[in-house]
Amino acid sequence: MNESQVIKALSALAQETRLQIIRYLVACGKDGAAAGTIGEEVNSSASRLSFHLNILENAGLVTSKRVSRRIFYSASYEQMGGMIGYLLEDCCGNHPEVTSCCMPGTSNIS
Amino acid sequence: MNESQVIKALSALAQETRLQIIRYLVACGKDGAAAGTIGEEVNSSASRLSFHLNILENAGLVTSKRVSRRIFYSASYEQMGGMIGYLLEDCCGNHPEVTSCCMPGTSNIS
DNA sequence: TCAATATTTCAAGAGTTATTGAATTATGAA
DNA sequence: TTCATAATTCAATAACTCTTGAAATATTGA
Repeated sequence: MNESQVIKALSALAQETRLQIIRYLVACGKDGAAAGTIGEEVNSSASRLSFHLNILENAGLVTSKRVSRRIFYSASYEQMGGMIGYLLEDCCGNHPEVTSCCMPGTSNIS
Repeated sequence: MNESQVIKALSALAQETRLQIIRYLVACGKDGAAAGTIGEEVNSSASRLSFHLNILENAGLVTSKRVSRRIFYSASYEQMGGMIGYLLEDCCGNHPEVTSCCMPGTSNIS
């Protein structure tokens, strides 16, 4: 994951509705939830929801899959983990106080 | 750390210059670096740098301290850790594959 | 086929963010 | 005090983001 991908992911998460969506989808597990369900959960109109889901998908943070009339969205655990890993990268090793959340062996000492 | 603080921190990081600044400061350790030094590091004019440092400081991600003519900026490891913790919150427990970076015991199972 | 449901796309407008260069403030040295 | 250095503030502009409601597309069931 490179700098511009990380910026895209951070930008995507740095918005109230989208942060709520991601947290909801992460909690939903790998099957995710249909757009309509997510819209109810985060109190968003259809077009507004679609706009935000599109940004999350574009950032690689969610994936979608049509099932009959519905489109199910789910969190990309891989991308979430990748972004977090990038953020932790320079903390580990040098500054263990920041990265008490890092597993031994995961740190990328630069 | 609440939702709006996290959004502020994510927004602050979701910009090329500021992401570079934070990564540089994290690497600098707790004494940080003077504004001028940071500006050279990230190829930024003084006013542009000041604008971005102000946003990072406002988000609580850096702190500043004047030493004679210079102002030293350093990363706030506490705020970085807090933001990362919030992002990992709902991943842990439910979805261990996302949080291979989490230390056992750090997870906030909701 | 026609109507209903689920979702996306589009265009307009309001608000926010980033960049630039010039002016300003603060500090220290000659 | 005067000059130089270090950094911030300001105003203008350009670019981007979010919201809204209306229209369009896709799918299914009667």
